[in-house]
Amino acid sequence: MAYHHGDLPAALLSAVGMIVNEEGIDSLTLRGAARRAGVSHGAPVHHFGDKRGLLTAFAKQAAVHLERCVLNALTPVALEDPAGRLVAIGLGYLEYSIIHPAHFLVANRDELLDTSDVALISARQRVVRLVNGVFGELVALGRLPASDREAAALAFWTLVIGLTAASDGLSTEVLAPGQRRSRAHTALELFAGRLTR
Amino acid sequence: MAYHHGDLPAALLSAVGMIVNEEGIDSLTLRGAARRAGVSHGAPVHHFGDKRGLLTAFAKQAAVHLERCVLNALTPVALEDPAGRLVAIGLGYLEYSIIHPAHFLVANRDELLDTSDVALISARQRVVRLVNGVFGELVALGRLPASDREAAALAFWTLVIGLTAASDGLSTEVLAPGQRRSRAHTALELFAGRLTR
DNA sequence: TGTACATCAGTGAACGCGCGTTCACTGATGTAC
DNA sequence: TGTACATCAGTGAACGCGCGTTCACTGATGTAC
Repeated sequence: MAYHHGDLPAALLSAVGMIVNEEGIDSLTLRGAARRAGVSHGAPVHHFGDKRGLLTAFAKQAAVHLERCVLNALTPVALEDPAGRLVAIGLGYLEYSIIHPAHFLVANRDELLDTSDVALISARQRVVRLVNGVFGELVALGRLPASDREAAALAFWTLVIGLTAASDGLSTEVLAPGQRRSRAHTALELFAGRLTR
Repeated sequence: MAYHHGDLPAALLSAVGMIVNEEGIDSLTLRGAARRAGVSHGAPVHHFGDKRGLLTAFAKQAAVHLERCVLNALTPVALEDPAGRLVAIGLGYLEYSIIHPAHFLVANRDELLDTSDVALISARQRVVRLVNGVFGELVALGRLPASDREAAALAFWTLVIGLTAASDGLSTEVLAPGQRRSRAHTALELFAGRLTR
């Protein structure tokens, strides 16, 4: 192998993902990630500073993935169908957790990240704005009283998180991704229907 | 302080709870628990063998707490009201997670426990049987087709886990316990009503 | 095109740290007689 | 009631371990002239 790696940052981030998936987030070490990327354990410091920096970069990827998943789900849904857009957001979030399980885990562990990192903050805000926007559409179209907006958003996230966490919770109820998607679809449509009645 | 502690096992288990609550489960160490209990770091081995043993004992407590919460919630509900009993189970589970957050966290981390411990297994089975029993009542009363039983149980746990995890998920939506209880009540009644129609 | 040199990227030895665990020990307690 | 002794519960020093981080270094690359 050449002395210079080629794209060590990408290799390290990919190593993080593999390790989290295979051994769990608690087994993730900076040395392990370097080992996996085929590089000495001192190398990561040149790109990420320290362990927190590496994980923060990983969480930035997570925010981008989440945004892409939500946008993908939202694309085919008409603006005039805000309930459908709500369902799409929920399914996009679920899809993100299914496709990028390691990113999902790391991004939800703020205590491991540098939450003051401006790039991370802005990456996350993009998603928040996207979701807030849809609730705004609901209100603007008169389908949701402005006073219910906050409560509705909370209820919405409870449902989405439940659908997402279902296979992480009690070890007895692991569902295949297909089952999770269809179940989530049903539940979200029910919710969105009631919410925007 | 006397040479003998008095009730070191209880003190250590209580120390585990405090540490998990205050510093998080990842900061929990055997040495830290011993320190907290005011005892040298070698002492725990006499009662729990090793770290896994201590956490397994803590998870046994968790199962007992969960069972008590579910039973408490179930007590005032008539046997002839299986939908109400379902709601009660969900609220009991939520109550357990609110009252015993550290136990809730530890008990859901099987990788830290000795899952082959027979006392732990049997403590957990009591709760499982309790819940299965209520779904059995629903079927027996003709309120739920036997063929839907498994799917209904899965849907039920998705909802309960969602309601429970809501404040652990995205850091932006922390709810007061009171809000969580009332929201869970509403959602569970909606669910139980639809399920047993 | 060649050369000098600054910069960048990775190496590998070394550091201190807190951890889980082991072990010989000792103080306290309980029990047999 | 005393005494001997086994057992139990806790001590504290020591162990090896992998970790994150630092540091002087060196090989590779790019750029100025």
